[in-house]
Amino acid sequence: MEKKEEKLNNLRHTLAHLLASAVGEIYKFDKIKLTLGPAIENGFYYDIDFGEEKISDSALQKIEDRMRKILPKWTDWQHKEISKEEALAFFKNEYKAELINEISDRGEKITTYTCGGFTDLCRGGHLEHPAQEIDPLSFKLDRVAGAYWRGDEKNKMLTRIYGLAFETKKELEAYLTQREEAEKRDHKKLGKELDLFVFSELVGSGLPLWTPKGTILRNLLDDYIWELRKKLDYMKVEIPHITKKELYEKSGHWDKFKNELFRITTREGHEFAMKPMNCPHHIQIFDRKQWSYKELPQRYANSTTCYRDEQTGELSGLSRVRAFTQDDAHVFCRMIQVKKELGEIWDKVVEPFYKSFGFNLKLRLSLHDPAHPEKYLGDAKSWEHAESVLRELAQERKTEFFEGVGEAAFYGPKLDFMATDSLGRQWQVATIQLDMNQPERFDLTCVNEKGEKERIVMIHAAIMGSIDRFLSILIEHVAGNFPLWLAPVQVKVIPVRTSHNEYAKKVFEMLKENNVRAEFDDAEENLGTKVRDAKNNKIPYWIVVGDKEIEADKVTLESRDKGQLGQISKEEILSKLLEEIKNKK
RNA sequence: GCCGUCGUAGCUUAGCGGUAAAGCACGUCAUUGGUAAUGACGAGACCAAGGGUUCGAUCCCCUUCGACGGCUCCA
Repeated sequence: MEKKEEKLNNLRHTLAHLLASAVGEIYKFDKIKLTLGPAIENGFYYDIDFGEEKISDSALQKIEDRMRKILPKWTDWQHKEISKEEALAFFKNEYKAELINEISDRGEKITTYTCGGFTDLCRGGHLEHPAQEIDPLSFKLDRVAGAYWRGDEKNKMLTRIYGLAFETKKELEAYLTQREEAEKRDHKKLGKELDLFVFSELVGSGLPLWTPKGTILRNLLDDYIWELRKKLDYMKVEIPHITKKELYEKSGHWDKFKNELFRITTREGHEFAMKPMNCPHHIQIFDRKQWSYKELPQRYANSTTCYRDEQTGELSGLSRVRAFTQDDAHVFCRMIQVKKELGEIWDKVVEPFYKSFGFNLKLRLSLHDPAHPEKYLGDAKSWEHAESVLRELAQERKTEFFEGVGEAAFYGPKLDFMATDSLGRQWQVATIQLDMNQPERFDLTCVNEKGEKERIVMIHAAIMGSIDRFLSILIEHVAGNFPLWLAPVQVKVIPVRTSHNEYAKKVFEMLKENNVRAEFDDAEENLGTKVRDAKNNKIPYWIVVGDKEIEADKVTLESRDKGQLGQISKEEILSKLLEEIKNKK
């Protein structure tokens, strides 16, 4: 297995060389500057400075053809170790020079590899005989993209050419098929087809508008979270969406995130901001009075919209927006209560919620990066303490977890839950954060057993994170086939002929009266059209009423997932549906 | 923000330097149909917006807005 992976990596790395060579031949080696090109997941890329030349997708076919043309000449490699001076003289390109100097500074050897007459700076890791070992149909150039030199936006933007590569043509095709499948269930596409949300150019980019059907989904999900939280004695609170600048100056957000704040200047010249998060507001609610330790924890829940001025190029469907609704909650408690609180949120809210959709959860312990203390509030000691509490909790569980250095929030470490969806993709979803810094800044206390003021801590806990983003993940996870309890339309009642309308209407009314979200399709269309329509809309169940049904005083029930379920009495259908809804199946 | 691709009816797309076409959806009429599409007729788009080149632009050029794929970012 490991060997196979190494071989695949070498294949992809070799193809990066071949790509660079082909590009050099077409665009002339002295007109362009090659930089670097590694193997990546599913393929490889090469970053190239094309100078004045503009490269677009249309050039890919030509380059790909050239790669295939020169591949037979790539029979074997010549490997050479050279001095720094030789290397600098040979490559004559500032990007390579930067790399050469770094290699030399690290005291490593500078090596070049040559194949088919093309020499590149490289530490090795290729297929030994490319011409024999590479199936010319197992790779494909994918797309052109911009990429900053060394990933730093202050640097020049290079042209990155991405390629896909596998050991066989069949594997490449399988990958492309899988990608097409993923595209079919893209939430942006399904959101339109299933009529869940829209964007308006007039409203602005990154600002989703939710349709009646989409709103049903949002509300049901939010209700579900509340149902779980209610058992843990949370209380709902409500806050305004704008606030004075001073609140964020005190919380520390103004300084760290002023570029991402939507700002408003009042007619009297005061500066306000749209809220980018809710903690400072909730802190003000907590801080309204003096608390006894007996009254803690105070647990405030609030699903509310936050606003962040993201760069336009980052926006994407519902995954990254400028206005998103957080299912937010803050727990104000004593340090000694933290572990129990965290454990309960984990066990009684996060786990059951994600499990019910069939997501597998992995935990990331998100820690601060000691190399960049300027990114965080508070001192090293309190960070270490907070992190040790979270680590302890994670270790006590059987859940698989890994540590993410530098992934912490600026005010504290986090437990970030990663969900794996039905296509095997990982998404960050729930986040539980321990915060010792904002209570410090706002001087939050309770009166303890000794009658002294004791500093408290706060826990931030968003389960879906953002309802919008969670829905984008859920839509793709279930491919638009929402479970019955969540489906905007749960049942469609279809009369075969208009003469069956009356009986069908009664069935529909019965469902409606029992709070089943039913739709009555009395359009003068044929049965096939109506069934097709139900399937296209991914409605979980539909009921067909015709002569046979009326005669038997039963109706035919069909399921999106299980097919024909035969003739059943109205009462049986109702109890079956209600049961399934109740169990969130 | 940066690099690349792109923006034609509600949706999916065709098209061309001489002011636009199709399918689905929609409306009217006929069809009373048992599981993926009955027929006829009709309405619907100043071709994202604003400039420019041209006798003339949806088509060529520029700017802006918006979408997508990357890069950077993601409290």
